[in-house]
Amino acid sequence: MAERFERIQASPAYQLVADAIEREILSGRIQPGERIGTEAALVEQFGVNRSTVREGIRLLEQSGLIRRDSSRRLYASLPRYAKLASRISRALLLHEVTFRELYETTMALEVASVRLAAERITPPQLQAIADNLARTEAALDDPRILSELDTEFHALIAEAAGNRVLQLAREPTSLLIYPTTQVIFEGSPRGPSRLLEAHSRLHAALAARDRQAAGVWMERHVVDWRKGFERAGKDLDTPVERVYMDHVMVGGSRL
Amino acid sequence: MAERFERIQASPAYQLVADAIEREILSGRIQPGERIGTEAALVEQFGVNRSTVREGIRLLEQSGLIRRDSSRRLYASLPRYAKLASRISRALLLHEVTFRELYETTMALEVASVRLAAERITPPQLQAIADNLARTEAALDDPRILSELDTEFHALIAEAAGNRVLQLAREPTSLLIYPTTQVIFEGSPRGPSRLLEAHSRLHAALAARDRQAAGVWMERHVVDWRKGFERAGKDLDTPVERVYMDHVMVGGSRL
DNA sequence: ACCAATTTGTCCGTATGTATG
DNA sequence: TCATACATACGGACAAATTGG
Repeated sequence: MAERFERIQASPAYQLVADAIEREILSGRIQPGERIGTEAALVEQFGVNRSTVREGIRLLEQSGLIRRDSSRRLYASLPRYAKLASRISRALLLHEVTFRELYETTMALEVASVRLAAERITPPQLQAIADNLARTEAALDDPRILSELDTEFHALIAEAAGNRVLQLAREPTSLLIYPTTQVIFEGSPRGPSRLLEAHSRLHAALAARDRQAAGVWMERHVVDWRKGFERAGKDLDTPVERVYMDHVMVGGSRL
Repeated sequence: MAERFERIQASPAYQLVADAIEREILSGRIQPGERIGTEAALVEQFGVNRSTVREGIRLLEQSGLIRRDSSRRLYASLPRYAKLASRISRALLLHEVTFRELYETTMALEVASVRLAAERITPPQLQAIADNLARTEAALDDPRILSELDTEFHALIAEAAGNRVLQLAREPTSLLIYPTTQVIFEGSPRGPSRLLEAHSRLHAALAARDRQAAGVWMERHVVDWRKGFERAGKDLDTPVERVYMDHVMVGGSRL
């Protein structure tokens, strides 16, 4: 007999519950910050069992559309960038992307960020970068701190770019690539001073609102990362190791 | 009395169950494709009630680390890019990002993609783009189809770039920005032919493996989008409307 | 193609700890 | 302080679907 109809596959009730609540939030009928009804109320509305409602809620909880406050009550909320970014990082790790892929993407996003930042940076943001620079100068002999300051430096620039889409796009890559600077610097005497010079030049370009110079120096800076990476005996075409997993949060706590 | 200890906040049992399973997958002790134990087995191992186990599983199900096959059994799996991308798109929508933010990010990512594609594109990929071009030429008077072909065109280039990180980075933005071409073309007689010319030039540059030309034409092409957008009477600084939500999947099915 | 065992989906009732007013 | 509401967690039960002989 010919196949006349495609298979009907009814989703489980808990999935339907989750979809229904999700739709309410996405459509704006439930505003972020607004309380989701109590479980008892949802049981009433959906006409399903308590357990089913709870499974549906758990389904949404992970996505960030729903959050529990201290009292365990459920509220609709906006997914946080940090959480999204760490999920993406994890996915990239699991897919075993290579450092080359991170490198190329970082190049595009960091250069774009700093060029925008040169146009839009505010005095307080410039000051924050100057602070970072000072702390970097004081930590030239500590690769671990240096690596953290480097991550912060680029995050500050991304913030100054005033573009949340760009900011979110660069975050996952940043989480994976900047921790490597620690390893690079541990075997490279000239590395830290080169980093400091690049950061100083970038700060100067931003202060001068010089889009062009900022872009050029960022490009050099990212190329420098690659050279250091290769000089440290590493291959760009190897997948990012799971070692860097501990920079990625799991369920609210580090692994 | 002085505060000697900070507050201990135990996570709910279902959260601990989810974290435990997640750790097994992230650490590689459970390989993608491998079955997660049956609920009964997990009840045994964790020493909690089955409802609790089920809530923990639901928590993971949404993240893409766990998937149900047709038989409803649970397998570990790699998070799919498409699912991640649509989640990010949704988050961007909820945060009410502006078209300007999308525009700037698209510019950076599409130019970077096409430059890499010019170096790496394979003959079959080039052929796929040629096919797309032919279909575009045949659909110049249908804005809806044109918009879909435009999205496909850029996705093909991203694929040819051979960089999964870049591919994932551009996808969420693409999901939000390309549907607008439909609206733009509906009131713009010269729009479709300009799109066709840009796509043709890009194809030629890729065929010639001309990195430089490819980048330049892509830049013009993206700028063209902005001009069309503004000519259609729209403001770059308005948030992306929820209208585009229906390009974003919810729970496996469209809204 | 049939049957038995397994597994998931769903429901019911109850107990407990905690936050809120 | 106390009472109430609510989320968490447990135990047991049954139907439906799937698996594997």
